Amino acid sequence: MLKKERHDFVMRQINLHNRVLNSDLVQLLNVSEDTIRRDLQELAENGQLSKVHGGALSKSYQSSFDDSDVYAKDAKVCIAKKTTSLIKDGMVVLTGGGTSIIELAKQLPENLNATFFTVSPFVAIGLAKYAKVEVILIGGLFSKNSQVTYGGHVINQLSEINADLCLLGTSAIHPQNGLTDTDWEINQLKKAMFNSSKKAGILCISEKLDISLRLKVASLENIDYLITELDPQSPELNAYRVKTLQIL
Amino acid sequence: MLKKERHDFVMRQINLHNRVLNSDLVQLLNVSEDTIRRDLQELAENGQLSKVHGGALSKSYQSSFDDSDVYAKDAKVCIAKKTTSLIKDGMVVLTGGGTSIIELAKQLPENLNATFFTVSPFVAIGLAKYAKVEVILIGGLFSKNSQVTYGGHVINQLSEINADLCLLGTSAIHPQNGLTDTDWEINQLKKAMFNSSKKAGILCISEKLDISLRLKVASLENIDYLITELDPQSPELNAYRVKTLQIL
DNA sequence: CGGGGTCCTGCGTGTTTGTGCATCATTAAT
DNA sequence: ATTAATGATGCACAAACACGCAGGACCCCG
Repeated sequence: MLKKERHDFVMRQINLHNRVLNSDLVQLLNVSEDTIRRDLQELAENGQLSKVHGGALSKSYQSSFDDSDVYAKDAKVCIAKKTTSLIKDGMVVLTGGGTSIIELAKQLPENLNATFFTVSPFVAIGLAKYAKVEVILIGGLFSKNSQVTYGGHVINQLSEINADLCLLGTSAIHPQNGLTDTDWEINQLKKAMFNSSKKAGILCISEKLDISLRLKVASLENIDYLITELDPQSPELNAYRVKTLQIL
Repeated sequence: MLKKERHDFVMRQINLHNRVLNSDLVQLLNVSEDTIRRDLQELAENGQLSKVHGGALSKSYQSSFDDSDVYAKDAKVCIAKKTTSLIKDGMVVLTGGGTSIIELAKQLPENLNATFFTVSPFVAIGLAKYAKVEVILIGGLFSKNSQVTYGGHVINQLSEINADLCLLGTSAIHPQNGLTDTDWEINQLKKAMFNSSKKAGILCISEKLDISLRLKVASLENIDYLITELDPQSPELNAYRVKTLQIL
């Protein structure tokens, strides 16, 4: 194996997954850690990646942290991190789209071993970096607004799935009216996702609490977990304390 | 053994395997290391390969994952623009993934009215901006390497599709060996895509011409359009002038 | 025929580069 | 604070390299 080939291999991994662990590279390339470290060092000097303890990261990925929208972003990261505690090894998880879920896809533990079904291309792309996660993208018509697949074909496929946990972002949630939405197709889609899972969790930034829209997706009783960026004890959430609903 | 013969031999090896070790060449050609070194040096100066410590690598192989390659980017835009001329209103188009196709998705005419089936989430996302284009993302297992959906489920769905035009990027194309690839699953996928379309077009940056890989996808006869960034009349393309193949 | 030129090749020398190992320092995780 | 993982440094050895030189093949031309 030529040095240049190793370098190319590393860059391919970086472009694909935004990161490499140097322990992985040792195995994959069959060379000593020293060699890997020197390779990464050299690539870092050429500005092709940025080296960190234990591996290296893509430069672009690094800079993607300086989002101007730090505020909402923080909340979503917080929500995503809380949500990871619901996902255990071996689970089959079904997810929708939306920024909260996409953030979740970035925050999962490194060697999670699970199966994800998703209707969101963005989520699929995000999940691709986990070596032990099997990703199935559910195909169908692609919605220009919601950026997820939807329609009869998707619903058919969902009927064949039996997931352990369904995770959805939400447009609106309300103590009485439950989960609501404005788009009929997306509404149908979310209902089908509920039906295909044993349990359901809603990722919900606090702005969307106490809002009610035209179309009902599910009532609070059908939801098992509500994950917000707020403290689970906070008064804003009092109205949601239902027997079956766990708040975190 | 004449110098020219050695050079040809080396280039054949490079095209076949994307790499040569100079220790191998010493054995195979029965000459001294110095001679090999001088040969490789000469070929490198002619731009036919790129020499590295211990051997040499194919130029195209190099740049295939080097996204700092500005030329390649330009070329892909050029290819994408040429390709748009093949897509007419009302058509049903089936596309693969890869940077060329993703670029194509950005370059379509604004109010194109067509239906696109694709296995690439990136392409679906790119196509979402065209109001009159219906986008269907074909679902299935998501490949971490190729970033497209693949596998039996995808192939089943492809069998139900009858598209007017199939557009694929390519890993390698060769006058005799046709379209080839290295990954078996992707190979199967591409074959299925050919079978689901009346016509097929290959988007191919010139670096990937005259290269042959392990697995055959299709021969030139099965391809209807070859789109490169080169002038259709350029001598590099002479070998591809087959009755059924339109070059643009 | 034979000298002088060029080109190609292989060998010997010394130099540079790449790699792995041992040791010790540093960092992250609990 | 303790422990395990990771990193840095220096060293040794082998592989790859550059360079100069010499012998051989070939050609041109007198």
